[in-house]
Amino acid sequence: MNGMSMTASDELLSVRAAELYYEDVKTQDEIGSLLGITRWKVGRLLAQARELGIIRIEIVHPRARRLPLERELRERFGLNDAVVVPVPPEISTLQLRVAEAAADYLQALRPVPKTLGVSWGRTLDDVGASLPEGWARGVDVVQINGGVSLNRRASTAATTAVTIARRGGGHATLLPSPAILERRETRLAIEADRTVAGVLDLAASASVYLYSAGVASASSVLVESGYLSPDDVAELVRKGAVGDVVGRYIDANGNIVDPGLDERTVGLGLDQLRSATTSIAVIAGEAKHHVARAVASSSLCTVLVTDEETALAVLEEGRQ
Amino acid sequence: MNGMSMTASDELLSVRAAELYYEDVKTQDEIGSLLGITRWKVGRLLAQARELGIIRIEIVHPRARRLPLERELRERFGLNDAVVVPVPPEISTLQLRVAEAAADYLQALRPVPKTLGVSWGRTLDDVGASLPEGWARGVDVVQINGGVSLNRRASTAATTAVTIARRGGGHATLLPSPAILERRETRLAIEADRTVAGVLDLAASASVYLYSAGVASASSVLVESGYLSPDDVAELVRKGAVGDVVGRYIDANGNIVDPGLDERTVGLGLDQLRSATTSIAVIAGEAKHHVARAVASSSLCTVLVTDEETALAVLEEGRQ
DNA sequence: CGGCTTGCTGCTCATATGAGCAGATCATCC
DNA sequence: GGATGATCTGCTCATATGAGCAGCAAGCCG
Repeated sequence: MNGMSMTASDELLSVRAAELYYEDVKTQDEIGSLLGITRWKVGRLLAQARELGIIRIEIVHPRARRLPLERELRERFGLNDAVVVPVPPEISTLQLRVAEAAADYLQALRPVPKTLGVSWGRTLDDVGASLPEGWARGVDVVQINGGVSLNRRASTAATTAVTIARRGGGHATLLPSPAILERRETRLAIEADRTVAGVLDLAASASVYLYSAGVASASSVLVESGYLSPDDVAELVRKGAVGDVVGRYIDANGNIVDPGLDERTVGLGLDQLRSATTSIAVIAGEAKHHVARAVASSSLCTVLVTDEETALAVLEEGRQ
Repeated sequence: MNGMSMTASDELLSVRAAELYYEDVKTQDEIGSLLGITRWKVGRLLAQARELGIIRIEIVHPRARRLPLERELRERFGLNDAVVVPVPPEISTLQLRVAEAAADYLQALRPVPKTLGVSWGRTLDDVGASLPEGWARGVDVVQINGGVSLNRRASTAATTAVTIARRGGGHATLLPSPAILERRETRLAIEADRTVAGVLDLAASASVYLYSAGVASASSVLVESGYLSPDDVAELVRKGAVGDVVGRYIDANGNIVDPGLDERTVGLGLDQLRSATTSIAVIAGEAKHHVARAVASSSLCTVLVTDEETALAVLEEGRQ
């Protein structure tokens, strides 16, 4: 008889034992007397009830994490760390919850980074907003992807880096360049310019990167910002894109899908993210399940901050 | 400082401690080392996390019960016993789950009844169907409310008592009478008849009764069976009826709402239910919250078998 | 500023539970 | 029917945790 199975009467006994133990708070000895079995058998029944999921223990709190999923992500993808938060009852607060978790992680990060490279986007905005004043003492922040927008998003891109730097008692260095240029030559020229070159050098020297990923759809901030049209993105999806990381579109294996577009994109390269000591990816929500997995499985990050359902989706794809 | 409150940092500490204890299965000593506090403080944080509901422990199984709600029902209403089952994910199986729980209770009942009085209706049908062959050895069953229907329901009414008796190794005694008669005189005459009088005497002598309650609406089996019209029931509701017990309509306080109708109703009286040694009411579902409370609070039963949400509703009304 | 009250902490000792083991039981195979 | 292997059980001893207490700390009031 397989140890994982139990007879129907044992199963009902384990339900009763679990009720008496957790709801009536009786000792295993007392339960044994009530049910007519030994306290050792009670212990075994409780252990099996936990294994079979008859006993469900959940940590219910806005700041709760899901440690078993974190461990599984670390082990499956070789991550240095993972932070997984439960999905809140109010789904609209999911991004904020994950941003808060990322902010918590950043504050606790040791050693404290001297220079922090950050991307821009809605998620990073939320992370910045979630960091308290004085979260660090003297952390400089540098932008790692082009952020001067063709419309109003520019002020937000700058705001993210500035907020994180100011609250961390450091300086912000912005990347004064569009995210994507129309011609490769223009990109080469602007990256050669002393002002931009200096920022890119600083970005490359950061020991910690903090970024999110974009969805491969018309709702991407790159479309909203005017760098790409919805048709552009549809073509990228056709080529296998699942999302973008610091403005660079990747497929499910973490590879660039359109080298020509990549050549016109300003900012830190994916190789540099991959070779970083610490790169923290903050990626949550159903729309980002595919790109989350691409990032985790292709060494684009050493730390993944996400929500429980995204974690399960990422791990599930691995099982198939 | 009130012992029930904790500082924000203590609250976060208790979340972390709970995660490490229940998810990573670390000892309180290990957790103390990890968090930089003593194992005694870890213990206090865990205790407070349980008290505040940060730690939620649930027994998830078709046969699970809710012991704290059972205790609260017993204490609030002076019941000898209460059985509360969780609401299943598939709400359509609620009645069946509650019926199974009632069947479990009946099988475990000690002393085993010599004669069991039963009502008829959909819920009692389910209880009968949930009892296994040989659930008892020699329990006679007697019908306690009129059951010969003016339409096809009659076969079902008889079936309930017959099934319970046969599976319990005993005899079924049916009440060969309509549930409600058109005239009081006719009711008196039929109850005086030797055949019916004998059954009513037997019903009165039963030591255990098992019954459900009907809703005060057009979906009542008494309407379906043709004894009452929807207008009749609407009038009863206007008079304060919240439901019926063995065909007798009661208000929120457990009192008969229409004495005239009651005089024409055949079967065990409410006074006899109240004076019974053991009367088991099986009442579940949102439509029956009000009549469940009326039954529990007016000594119409000594045992209530119900679902978690009905239990909460019954207890909630008491708090208002 | 001192005294008093309330609340928190770390500790000792008792209690509860788990790990590992030896023996019993059960099922399968020949 | 007997032998063998797998599984289960109750137990001993070690470990984990809780109850209650003494002392410390914090807050409040005169």
